[in-house]
Amino acid sequence: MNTQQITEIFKSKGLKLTPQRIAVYKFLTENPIHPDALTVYEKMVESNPSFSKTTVYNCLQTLCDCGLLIPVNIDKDKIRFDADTSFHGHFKCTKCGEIYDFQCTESVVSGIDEFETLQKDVYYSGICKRCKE
Amino acid sequence: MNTQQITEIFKSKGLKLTPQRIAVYKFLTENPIHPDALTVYEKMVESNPSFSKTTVYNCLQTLCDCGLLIPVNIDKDKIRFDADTSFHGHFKCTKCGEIYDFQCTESVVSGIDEFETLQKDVYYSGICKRCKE
DNA sequence: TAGTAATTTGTAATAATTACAATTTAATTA
DNA sequence: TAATTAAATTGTAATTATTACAAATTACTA
Repeated sequence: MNTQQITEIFKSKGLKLTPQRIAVYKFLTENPIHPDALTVYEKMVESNPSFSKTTVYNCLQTLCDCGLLIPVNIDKDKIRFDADTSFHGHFKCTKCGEIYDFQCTESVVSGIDEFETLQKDVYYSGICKRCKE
Repeated sequence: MNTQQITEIFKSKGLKLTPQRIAVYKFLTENPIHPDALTVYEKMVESNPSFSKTTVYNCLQTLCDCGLLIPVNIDKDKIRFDADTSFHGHFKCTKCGEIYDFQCTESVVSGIDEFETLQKDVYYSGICKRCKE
C-alpha cells in the first residue's frame, strides 16, 4: 500500500498523519507476518534510528482502536498484529512458531443472547504441514 | 469434585499425587471462573500458607500438559485456566472483565489442509448482557 | 524403611507492556 | 507564511506476568 492511499485512510479515520504511524501501518499491510511490537520496532529503526519503542506501542494501539489493525493474541507472551481485518482464523504451529491465516465459517453460538459481540477470534494451534514432513 | 475422584484421574494420567496439585485441580473444577495463576495462588495460600507461587505455575502447566486443563488466552496480560476441556467458546466482557462460556459449533475451515490441529480456541469479546442494561 | 527421582519452594531474572514528563510536531488559525 | 495549540513522539523508569534455578522436601518404588 502506498503512502497516498494510507493518507486517505488516516484522514477518513481522523488520524494525524505522522511519519511513524504511516510507516507502522505500511509495514503491516505489506508484511502479513503477524508481527509483534518488537518485530515492528526493529524494522522501523532500520529506516529511522530515532524511532522509539513506545511509539510503536502507541501506533499499534491507535491503529487497533480505529479498526485498521486487529490484535492477534495467539501467543502467551506477546501480542501480534494483523492488517487484514476481515474475519478469518489464525493457526499457530507450536513447533516452528509460524502463524498461518485460514478461512473459517462463523460458528453458530448460544448462551450469549443479548450480548453485544464486537470481536470474534478463532485461534487454532498444532503442527503445520511443513513441520509434519 | 472430591479427592478420591481426583486421585483416580491423576493415577490414570501418571501424575504424582501431591497435595498442591490436587488442591489446584480441585479448585479449578469447583470454580469455573477461569482464574489466572495469581487468583489460584491467593486461594491456595488461604488453606496452606507455605504454598508457593511457582508451584501454582508448575501445577497449572502440568495439568494443561496432560489435558486436564485448558489455558484460556483471552486476556492480553495473563493466562486463565478452565477445567472444562470440552469444546466451547469464551466471551470476555470488555466492560466488567467477566469471562462467559458459550456453546459454539465448530467452524468449517480451509487453508490448513494436512495441518494437525491440536487445540481450537474461540474467543469473543464485547459487552455482556448485564453491562448493557 | 531406604533410596531416588520428581516436586515444591523462595529468590532472582526475564520480557512485554505501561506510565510519565519533556520535547517535538502536525494541523489550525491569524 | 508564521504563530498557536493540542496531540504525538521520545527516553527512561516502573510494572507485571512468567520463567529460571538451586536447595530442600516429598511421593513413590523396591
